[in-house]
Amino acid sequence: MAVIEGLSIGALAKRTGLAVSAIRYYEAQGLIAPWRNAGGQRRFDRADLRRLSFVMIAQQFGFTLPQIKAELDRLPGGRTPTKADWTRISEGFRAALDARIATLNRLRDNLDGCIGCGCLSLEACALYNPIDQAGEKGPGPRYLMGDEPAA
Amino acid sequence: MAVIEGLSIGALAKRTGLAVSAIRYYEAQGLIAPWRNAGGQRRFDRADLRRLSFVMIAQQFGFTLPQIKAELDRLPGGRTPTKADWTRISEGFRAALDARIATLNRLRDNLDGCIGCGCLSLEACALYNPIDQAGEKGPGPRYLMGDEPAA
DNA sequence: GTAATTGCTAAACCTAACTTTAGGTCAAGG
DNA sequence: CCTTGACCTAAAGTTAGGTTTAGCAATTAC
Repeated sequence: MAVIEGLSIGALAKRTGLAVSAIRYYEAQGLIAPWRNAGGQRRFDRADLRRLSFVMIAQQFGFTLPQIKAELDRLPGGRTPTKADWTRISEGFRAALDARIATLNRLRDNLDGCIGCGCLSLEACALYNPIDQAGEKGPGPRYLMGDEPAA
Repeated sequence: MAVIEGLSIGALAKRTGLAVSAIRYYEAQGLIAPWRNAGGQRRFDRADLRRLSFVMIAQQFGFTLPQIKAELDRLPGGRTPTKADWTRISEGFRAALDARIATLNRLRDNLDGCIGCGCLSLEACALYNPIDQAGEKGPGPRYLMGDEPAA
Protein backbone atom coordinates (compact mmCIF):
# COMPACT_ATOMS: atom_id res chain seq x y z
CA MET A 1 0.00 0.00 0.00
CA ALA A 2 2.99 2.21 0.45
CA VAL A 3 2.98 4.80 -2.21
CA ILE A 4 6.37 4.52 -3.88
CA GLU A 5 8.00 7.87 -3.72
CA GLY A 6 10.26 8.34 -6.66
CA LEU A 7 11.85 5.78 -8.91
CA SER A 8 14.57 3.39 -7.87
CA ILE A 9 17.81 3.45 -9.77
CA GLY A 10 16.93 0.15 -11.41
CA ALA A 11 13.62 1.48 -12.63
CA LEU A 12 15.32 4.54 -14.04
CA ALA A 13 17.86 2.35 -15.75
CA LYS A 14 15.14 0.30 -17.32
CA ARG A 15 13.29 3.35 -18.53
CA THR A 16 16.31 5.06 -20.03
CA GLY A 17 18.30 2.06 -21.17
CA LEU A 18 21.30 3.31 -19.23
CA ALA A 19 23.32 1.01 -17.01
CA VAL A 20 22.83 1.45 -13.30
CA SER A 21 26.52 2.12 -12.98
CA ALA A 22 26.27 4.89 -15.54
CA ILE A 23 23.51 6.59 -13.61
CA ARG A 24 25.54 6.49 -10.43
CA TYR A 25 28.44 7.87 -12.37
CA TYR A 26 26.32 10.73 -13.64
CA GLU A 27 25.31 11.50 -10.11
CA ALA A 28 28.95 11.61 -9.12
CA GLN A 29 29.52 14.09 -11.95
CA GLY A 30 26.69 16.27 -10.73
CA LEU A 31 24.34 15.67 -13.62
CA ILE A 32 21.51 14.44 -11.41
CA ALA A 33 20.82 14.74 -7.72
CA PRO A 34 18.55 12.03 -6.35
CA TRP A 35 17.51 11.97 -2.72
CA ARG A 36 17.75 8.98 -0.44
CA ASN A 37 14.99 6.95 1.18
CA ALA A 38 15.06 5.76 4.76
CA GLY A 39 17.26 2.81 3.83
CA GLY A 40 19.81 4.94 2.04
CA GLN A 41 18.76 3.99 -1.47
CA ARG A 42 18.55 6.55 -4.25
CA ARG A 43 15.15 7.79 -5.27
CA PHE A 44 14.64 9.73 -8.46
CA ASP A 45 12.13 12.22 -9.64
CA ARG A 46 10.24 11.60 -12.81
CA ALA A 47 11.87 14.77 -14.11
CA ASP A 48 15.18 12.95 -13.92
CA LEU A 49 14.02 10.79 -16.80
CA ARG A 50 14.07 13.88 -18.88
CA ARG A 51 17.40 15.03 -17.54
CA LEU A 52 18.92 11.71 -18.49
CA SER A 53 17.27 11.89 -21.86
CA PHE A 54 18.94 15.19 -22.32
CA VAL A 55 22.28 13.74 -21.36
CA MET A 56 21.94 10.89 -23.82
CA ILE A 57 20.97 13.11 -26.68
CA ALA A 58 23.65 15.64 -25.93
CA GLN A 59 26.24 12.89 -25.98
CA GLN A 60 25.14 11.91 -29.42
CA PHE A 61 25.79 15.45 -30.40
CA GLY A 62 29.31 15.07 -29.17
CA PHE A 63 29.12 17.12 -26.00
CA THR A 64 31.23 16.17 -23.04
CA LEU A 65 29.67 15.57 -19.65
CA PRO A 66 31.00 18.83 -18.20
CA GLN A 67 29.48 20.72 -21.11
CA ILE A 68 26.19 18.94 -20.58
CA LYS A 69 26.30 19.70 -16.90
CA ALA A 70 26.82 23.35 -17.70
CA GLU A 71 23.62 23.34 -19.71
CA LEU A 72 21.70 21.46 -17.08
CA ASP A 73 22.90 23.86 -14.42
CA ARG A 74 21.09 26.59 -16.23
CA LEU A 75 17.79 24.92 -15.57
CA PRO A 76 15.83 26.62 -12.82
CA GLY A 77 16.50 25.11 -9.45
CA GLY A 78 13.62 24.38 -7.19
CA ARG A 79 11.00 23.65 -9.76
CA THR A 80 10.38 21.10 -12.41
CA PRO A 81 11.71 22.38 -15.71
CA THR A 82 9.05 23.45 -18.12
CA LYS A 83 8.80 22.91 -21.79
CA ALA A 84 10.10 26.41 -22.30
CA ASP A 85 13.21 25.60 -20.29
CA TRP A 86 14.02 22.62 -22.44
CA THR A 87 13.29 24.54 -25.58
CA ARG A 88 15.75 27.24 -24.62
CA ILE A 89 18.43 24.61 -24.10
CA SER A 90 17.67 22.88 -27.36
CA GLU A 91 18.30 26.10 -29.16
CA GLY A 92 21.77 26.24 -27.69
CA PHE A 93 22.32 22.79 -29.08
CA ARG A 94 21.16 23.82 -32.43
CA ALA A 95 23.80 26.52 -32.61
CA ALA A 96 26.59 24.22 -31.47
CA LEU A 97 25.54 21.59 -33.91
CA ASP A 98 25.44 24.03 -36.78
CA ALA A 99 28.99 25.03 -35.97
CA ARG A 100 30.11 21.45 -35.96
CA ILE A 101 28.49 20.75 -39.28
CA ALA A 102 30.08 23.83 -40.76
CA THR A 103 33.49 22.64 -39.64
CA LEU A 104 33.06 19.26 -41.24
CA ASN A 105 31.84 20.81 -44.44
CA ARG A 106 34.89 23.00 -44.53
CA LEU A 107 37.08 19.99 -43.99
CA ARG A 108 35.38 18.17 -46.79
CA ASP A 109 35.73 21.04 -49.18
CA ASN A 110 39.41 21.18 -48.45
CA LEU A 111 39.67 17.51 -49.02
CA ASP A 112 37.94 17.87 -52.34
CA GLY A 113 40.64 20.29 -53.32
CA CYS A 114 43.30 17.86 -52.18
CA ILE A 115 41.92 14.83 -53.97
CA GLY A 116 42.88 16.50 -57.19
CA CYS A 117 46.44 17.09 -56.14
CA GLY A 118 47.18 14.15 -53.90
CA CYS A 119 49.64 16.32 -52.12
CA LEU A 120 49.15 16.02 -48.39
CA SER A 121 52.21 18.17 -48.10
CA LEU A 122 52.76 20.16 -44.99
CA GLU A 123 53.75 23.27 -46.81
CA ALA A 124 50.96 23.43 -49.29
CA CYS A 125 48.01 21.41 -48.17
CA ALA A 126 45.01 23.39 -47.11
CA LEU A 127 44.02 20.62 -44.72
CA TYR A 128 46.74 21.50 -42.29
CA ASN A 129 46.23 25.04 -41.61
CA PRO A 130 43.63 26.75 -39.64
CA ILE A 131 41.29 23.86 -39.86
CA ASP A 132 39.60 24.23 -36.61
CA GLN A 133 41.76 25.70 -33.95
CA ALA A 134 38.74 27.37 -32.41
CA GLY A 135 36.34 24.53 -32.84
CA GLU A 136 37.38 21.75 -30.60
CA LYS A 137 39.19 22.17 -27.36
CA GLY A 138 40.05 19.37 -25.05
CA PRO A 139 43.52 18.37 -24.00
CA GLY A 140 45.08 15.12 -25.01
CA PRO A 141 43.23 12.84 -27.31
CA ARG A 142 40.82 14.61 -29.50
CA TYR A 143 37.96 12.38 -30.32
CA LEU A 144 35.64 13.51 -32.97
CA MET A 145 32.39 11.74 -33.13
CA GLY A 146 32.85 8.10 -33.83
CA ASP A 147 31.58 6.84 -37.10
CA GLU A 148 32.61 3.72 -38.82
CA PRO A 149 34.98 4.53 -41.66
CA ALA A 150 33.50 2.47 -44.43
CA ALA A 151 36.88 2.58 -46.10
CA MET B 1 80.52 17.64 -44.05
CA ALA B 2 78.68 14.49 -43.25
CA VAL B 3 75.61 14.20 -45.35
CA ILE B 4 72.78 13.81 -42.91
CA GLU B 5 70.94 10.64 -43.74
CA GLY B 6 67.31 10.98 -42.84
CA LEU B 7 65.64 13.31 -40.40
CA SER B 8 66.01 13.13 -36.66
CA ILE B 9 62.90 12.75 -34.57
CA GLY B 10 63.23 16.33 -33.41
CA ALA B 11 63.37 17.62 -36.95
CA LEU B 12 60.32 15.59 -37.85
CA ALA B 13 58.50 16.93 -34.82
CA LYS B 14 59.32 20.47 -35.82
CA ARG B 15 58.15 19.93 -39.36
CA THR B 16 54.87 18.27 -38.44
CA GLY B 17 54.06 20.07 -35.23
CA LEU B 18 53.71 16.76 -33.43
CA ALA B 19 55.33 16.10 -30.08
CA VAL B 20 58.36 13.88 -30.11
CA SER B 21 56.60 11.56 -27.71
CA ALA B 22 53.68 11.28 -30.11
CA ILE B 23 55.96 10.25 -32.94
CA ARG B 24 57.54 7.56 -30.81
CA TYR B 25 54.07 6.42 -29.86
CA TYR B 26 53.07 6.17 -33.50
CA GLU B 27 56.09 4.07 -34.16
CA ALA B 28 55.07 1.76 -31.32
CA GLN B 29 51.65 1.48 -32.95
CA GLY B 30 53.20 0.58 -36.26
CA LEU B 31 52.26 3.73 -38.12
CA ILE B 32 55.84 4.55 -39.09
CA ALA B 33 58.99 2.51 -39.19
CA PRO B 34 62.15 4.57 -38.93
CA TRP B 35 65.55 2.97 -39.07
CA ARG B 36 68.34 3.56 -36.57
CA ASN B 37 71.70 5.20 -37.05
CA ALA B 38 74.93 3.88 -35.58
CA GLY B 39 74.18 5.43 -32.22
CA GLY B 40 70.71 3.91 -32.03
CA GLN B 41 68.81 7.10 -32.79
CA ARG B 42 65.79 7.08 -35.06
CA ARG B 43 66.20 8.35 -38.59
CA PHE B 44 63.21 9.12 -40.76
CA ASP B 45 62.59 9.23 -44.44
CA ARG B 46 61.20 12.35 -46.00
CA ALA B 47 58.22 10.22 -47.00
CA ASP B 48 57.44 9.88 -43.31
CA LEU B 49 56.51 13.52 -43.29
CA ARG B 50 53.69 12.62 -45.58
CA ARG B 51 52.73 9.58 -43.58
CA LEU B 52 52.45 11.69 -40.49
CA SER B 53 50.51 14.28 -42.40
CA PHE B 54 48.12 11.57 -43.32
CA VAL B 55 47.79 10.51 -39.71
CA MET B 56 47.04 14.02 -38.56
CA ILE B 57 44.41 14.61 -41.17
CA ALA B 58 42.80 11.25 -40.66
CA GLN B 59 42.53 11.99 -36.97
CA GLN B 60 40.70 15.17 -37.73
CA PHE B 61 38.30 13.04 -39.64
CA GLY B 62 37.74 10.97 -36.56
CA PHE B 63 39.59 7.82 -37.51
CA THR B 64 41.27 5.80 -34.80
CA LEU B 65 44.94 4.91 -35.04
CA PRO B 66 44.25 1.26 -35.89
CA GLN B 67 41.97 2.38 -38.68
CA ILE B 68 44.62 4.75 -39.95
CA LYS B 69 47.22 2.03 -39.77
CA ALA B 70 44.97 -0.18 -41.85
CA GLU B 71 44.89 2.47 -44.55
CA LEU B 72 48.61 3.03 -44.40
CA ASP B 73 49.23 -0.68 -44.61
CA ARG B 74 47.54 -0.67 -47.95
CA LEU B 75 50.20 1.59 -49.33
CA PRO B 76 52.63 -0.31 -51.48
CA GLY B 77 55.56 -1.47 -49.44
CA GLY B 78 59.03 -0.93 -50.74
CA ARG B 79 58.46 2.22 -52.66
CA THR B 80 57.61 5.78 -51.89
CA PRO B 81 53.87 6.23 -52.21
CA THR B 82 52.80 8.06 -55.27
CA LYS B 83 50.26 10.74 -55.75
CA ALA B 84 47.86 8.13 -57.03
CA ASP B 85 48.20 6.14 -53.81
CA TRP B 86 47.30 9.11 -51.70
CA THR B 87 44.47 10.07 -53.97
CA ARG B 88 42.91 6.65 -53.63
CA ILE B 89 43.02 6.99 -49.87
CA SER B 90 41.63 10.48 -49.91
CA GLU B 91 38.61 9.24 -51.74
CA GLY B 92 37.90 6.82 -48.93
CA PHE B 93 38.04 9.77 -46.57
CA ARG B 94 35.61 11.65 -48.62
CA ALA B 95 33.04 8.90 -48.30
CA ALA B 96 33.46 8.58 -44.55
CA LEU B 97 33.18 12.30 -44.10
CA ASP B 98 30.05 12.52 -46.18
CA ALA B 99 28.50 9.85 -44.00
CA ARG B 100 29.32 11.75 -40.86
CA ILE B 101 27.93 14.98 -42.17
CA ALA B 102 24.76 13.23 -43.16
CA THR B 103 24.38 11.84 -39.66
CA LEU B 104 24.77 15.21 -38.06
CA ASN B 105 22.34 16.79 -40.44
CA ARG B 106 19.81 14.13 -39.63
CA LEU B 107 20.36 14.68 -35.94
CA ARG B 108 19.92 18.38 -36.37
CA ASP B 109 16.72 17.99 -38.30
CA ASN B 110 15.35 15.84 -35.53
CA LEU B 111 16.34 18.44 -33.02
CA ASP B 112 14.56 21.07 -35.01
CA GLY B 113 11.44 18.98 -34.72
CA CYS B 114 11.95 18.69 -30.98
CA ILE B 115 12.52 22.38 -30.40
CA GLY B 116 8.94 22.92 -31.27
CA CYS B 117 7.64 20.42 -28.76
CA GLY B 118 10.22 20.62 -26.02
CA CYS B 119 9.42 17.05 -25.23
CA LEU B 120 12.61 15.09 -24.86
CA SER B 121 10.42 12.28 -23.75
CA LEU B 122 11.61 8.75 -24.02
CA GLU B 123 8.40 7.47 -25.46
CA ALA B 124 7.87 10.06 -28.12
CA CYS B 125 11.03 11.86 -29.00
CA ALA B 126 12.41 11.10 -32.40
CA LEU B 127 15.92 11.71 -31.13
CA TYR B 128 15.94 8.49 -29.23
CA ASN B 129 15.12 6.07 -31.80
CA PRO B 130 17.18 4.65 -34.51
CA ILE B 131 19.35 7.67 -34.90
CA ASP B 132 22.30 6.01 -36.39
CA GLN B 133 23.52 2.90 -34.83
CA ALA B 134 26.05 2.30 -37.56
CA GLY B 135 29.03 2.92 -35.35
CA GLU B 136 28.58 1.29 -32.02
CA LYS B 137 32.16 0.38 -31.52
CA GLY B 138 34.79 2.19 -29.60
CA PRO B 139 35.36 3.21 -26.04
CA GLY B 140 32.86 4.65 -23.70
CA PRO B 141 29.28 3.88 -23.07
CA ARG B 142 28.76 0.42 -24.49
CA TYR B 143 25.33 0.10 -23.09
CA LEU B 144 24.31 3.51 -24.27
CA MET B 145 21.90 3.17 -27.11
CA GLY B 146 23.83 0.04 -27.84
CA ASP B 147 22.37 -3.32 -27.96
CA GLU B 148 19.86 -4.99 -25.77
CA PRO B 149 17.11 -3.20 -23.98
CA ALA B 150 16.34 -6.79 -23.05
CA ALA B 151 18.06 -6.45 -19.72
C1' DG C 1 10.31 -15.74 7.84
C1' DT C 2 13.50 -16.50 4.69
C1' DA C 3 15.48 -16.44 0.12
C1' DA C 4 16.29 -13.86 -3.94
C1' DT C 5 16.73 -9.38 -5.76
C1' DT C 6 18.27 -5.06 -5.77
C1' DG C 7 20.96 -1.46 -3.89
C1' DC C 8 25.02 0.53 -1.38
C1' DT C 9 30.20 2.13 -1.34
C1' DA C 10 34.97 2.28 -2.52
C1' DA C 11 38.31 1.14 -5.30
C1' DA C 12 40.28 -1.07 -9.13
C1' DC C 13 40.09 -1.75 -14.00
C1' DC C 14 39.21 -0.55 -19.01
C1' DT C 15 40.40 1.83 -23.80
C1' DA C 16 42.47 5.51 -26.62
C1' DA C 17 45.95 8.40 -27.38
C1' DC C 18 49.19 10.34 -25.50
C1' DT C 19 52.57 12.82 -21.90
C1' DT C 20 55.70 12.65 -18.08
C1' DT C 21 59.37 10.89 -15.43
C1' DA C 22 63.55 8.64 -14.28
C1' DG C 23 67.79 7.31 -15.40
C1' DG C 24 71.04 7.03 -18.84
C1' DT C 25 73.44 7.84 -23.94
C1' DC C 26 74.74 10.40 -28.15
C1' DA C 27 76.14 14.40 -30.88
C1' DA C 28 77.63 19.05 -31.83
C1' DG C 29 79.88 23.45 -30.45
C1' DG C 30 83.60 26.00 -28.27
C1' DC D 1 87.81 17.75 -23.79
C1' DC D 2 83.79 19.10 -21.91
C1' DT D 3 79.35 20.74 -21.67
C1' DT D 4 74.85 21.20 -23.35
C1' DG D 5 71.08 19.72 -25.68
C1' DA D 6 68.87 16.15 -28.23
C1' DC D 7 67.81 11.19 -27.85
C1' DC D 8 67.13 6.63 -25.80
C1' DT D 9 64.02 3.08 -23.00
C1' DA D 10 60.61 1.48 -19.84
C1' DA D 11 57.14 2.43 -16.99
C1' DA D 12 53.84 5.11 -14.90
C1' DG D 13 50.44 8.90 -15.19
C1' DT D 14 46.44 11.41 -17.54
C1' DT D 15 41.54 12.22 -19.23
C1' DA D 16 36.86 10.69 -20.47
C1' DG D 17 33.37 7.89 -19.60
C1' DG D 18 32.25 4.39 -17.75
C1' DT D 19 32.31 -1.03 -15.91
C1' DT D 20 33.64 -4.57 -12.61
C1' DT D 21 34.46 -6.40 -8.19
C1' DA D 22 34.10 -7.16 -3.30
C1' DG D 23 31.67 -7.18 0.66
C1' DC D 24 27.40 -5.73 2.85
C1' DA D 25 22.59 -3.76 3.66
C1' DA D 26 17.80 -3.06 2.27
C1' DT D 27 13.65 -4.68 -0.32
C1' DT D 28 10.69 -7.70 -2.36
C1' DA D 29 8.68 -12.23 -3.39
C1' DC D 30 6.88 -16.35 -1.79
